[in-house]
Amino acid sequence: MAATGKSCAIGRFAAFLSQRGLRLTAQRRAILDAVFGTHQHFTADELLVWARALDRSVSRATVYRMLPLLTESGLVRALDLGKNSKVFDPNYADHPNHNHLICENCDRIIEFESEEIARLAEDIGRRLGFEVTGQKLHLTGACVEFGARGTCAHKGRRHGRSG
Amino acid sequence: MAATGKSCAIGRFAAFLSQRGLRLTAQRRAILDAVFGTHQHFTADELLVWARALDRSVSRATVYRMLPLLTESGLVRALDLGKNSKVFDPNYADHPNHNHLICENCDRIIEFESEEIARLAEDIGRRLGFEVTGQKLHLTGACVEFGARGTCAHKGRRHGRSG
DNA sequence: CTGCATGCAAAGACTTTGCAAGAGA
DNA sequence: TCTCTTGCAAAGTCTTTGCATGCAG
Repeated sequence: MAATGKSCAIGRFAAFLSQRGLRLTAQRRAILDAVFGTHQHFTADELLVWARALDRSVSRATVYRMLPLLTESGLVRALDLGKNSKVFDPNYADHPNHNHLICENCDRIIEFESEEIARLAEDIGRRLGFEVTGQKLHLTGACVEFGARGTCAHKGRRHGRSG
Repeated sequence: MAATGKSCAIGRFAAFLSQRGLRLTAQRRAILDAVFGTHQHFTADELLVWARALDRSVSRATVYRMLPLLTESGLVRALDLGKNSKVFDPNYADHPNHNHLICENCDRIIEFESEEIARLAEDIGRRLGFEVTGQKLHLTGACVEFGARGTCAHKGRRHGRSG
């Protein structure tokens, strides 16, 4: 499931590059494979580790130079989920309109889609005299499992790189 | 209009402090006066300047030590509005449920309230098995004035400290 | 009095940038 | 070939922290 839209996303990013007169280098390819080879959120540092595993020549500078390109392409978005670290989300390539819910207890991040949000956002924009072009909804909550038992299956679990 | 709930907010923060066994010092008072003496968003650096104008003895370290307390009290919230700088919003003291719309063209930040968001959030939470405890909606848009004229009255304006 | 709070300056974490060498198209 | 790219290391920016002194309660 992880790589559902991987090659597609990479292709779209390649198009984005050439449209700007930029080049698809070996290092950029490794970074793209790392980014779109997972659905997991990542920090700049994690991305460096992942990309280096694919191509030892990838440097930290190149990763930092790629991040703005990735976000400008619209395929990745920077998120501030409160936990003092800025993370990047590669899932906008496949799901351009998803949003996030973070569990206060187990720190799980749930992604969800809702058409109503877009509708509501448009509504609010109209009332204020704006055309809404983007929207981010960030919910925090407590899972019912935790509410009932005072803990939950995810509590304390580390979210290693999966797929 | 700026200081509508100022003394109230300061009182609530004082209560928050004593509840934690912490003290209300002269420096903290200056910082609180600066924070709740405006409805404007601010950066750590701006807060230092404002607080120092009220009490020269306020140091940068104390400002940084206050910021987590302010956010933990719930009276101030940290926002990541995209523009590479973390800003703090003191308006949660008076309006605990407001959200933000940022104009792509003139960088104006509009605050708004909508009951429907809370309702929608609760709905989404229920579907996912969560009790929603907090919500942040961040809209970006283009004001109709800009859409029609290619510019708007706010374009390029600096938002100095008002009230 | 006791223990939290402060300023200062040093340290830390994270990101950006100048430069000479390298490599896509 | 002509630029765009790269790695490296230095420099920047923002934030945190250790320590001796100060002060609220």
